[in-house]
Amino acid sequence: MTNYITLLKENDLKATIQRTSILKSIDHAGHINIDEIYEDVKELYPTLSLATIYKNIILMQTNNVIVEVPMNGEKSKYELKKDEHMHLICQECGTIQDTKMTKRTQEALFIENFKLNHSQINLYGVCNSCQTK
Amino acid sequence: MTNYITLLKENDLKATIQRTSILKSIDHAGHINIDEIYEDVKELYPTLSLATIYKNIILMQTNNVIVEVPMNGEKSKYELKKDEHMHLICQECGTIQDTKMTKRTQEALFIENFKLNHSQINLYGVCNSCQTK
DNA sequence: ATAATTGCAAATTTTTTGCAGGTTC
DNA sequence: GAACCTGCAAAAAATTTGCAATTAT
Repeated sequence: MTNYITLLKENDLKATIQRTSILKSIDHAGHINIDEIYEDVKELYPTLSLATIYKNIILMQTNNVIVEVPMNGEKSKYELKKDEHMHLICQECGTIQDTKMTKRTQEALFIENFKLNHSQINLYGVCNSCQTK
Repeated sequence: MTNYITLLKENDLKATIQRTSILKSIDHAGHINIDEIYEDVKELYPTLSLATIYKNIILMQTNNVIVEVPMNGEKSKYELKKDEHMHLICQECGTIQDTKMTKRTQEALFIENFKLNHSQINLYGVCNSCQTK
């Protein structure tokens, strides 16, 4: 809990119970959409409103605490901001697994005449445990 | 025009004027969202409704004619289905440029224990012409 | 004490649906 | 001519807004 408070303050946001709850929900899930956050957070704070979640998701994005992960055919998910990584999205079970980008991958993304700032890589396929089923 | 008709029929869809218009709009723009398609298409067919666009975007996706390109912080865009490629998204001027994936890139995306079907790569940065401004 | 944040209800925007009339093959 | 598609209007879903009361620093 205290780490979410620090995370918020480091990024110029007041540490409200609503915000730490939202962060906790995102952190635990890894990748989660707004409705799921709402369901999650209502357990502990039944009065926490959807409007508050919307407002804070926007705010935390602009303050670099969380990152949007736009998804094909469904609502965007959100994750805590971390080092660049790729998403392995299992088309069978739906889980999203983070994978570090290797130096090799980074190099492979070099494009002439394009000043790369940030890359977003989603790989769709079948995860290990679904393969062995 | 005739090529859009063929494209539709090849994918088990009737060739209506609404569908060919939508395809033409997507094709010309390269990457375009629903509202922009609507604006576009209304020029020639003022009665073409937004509902029809929504219905057909879904249908054409399921029939593999077009592909959704989910975007960070804005509505999804759509493009004609083509070979796997990466998107170079310019953060200054907003243009989206397609880039072929090199063999090297493909190889770099190999991940152990994950059966890759399809990859989605968006690179955010500054395009050539914005750099030289 | 001050400025920012919350929750509610209402407004707005986006997307989906049902169906009568029209079109494609 | 059968099955499918369209456009409209209405419904449903998603997101944003305004504001009085509350909370963080």
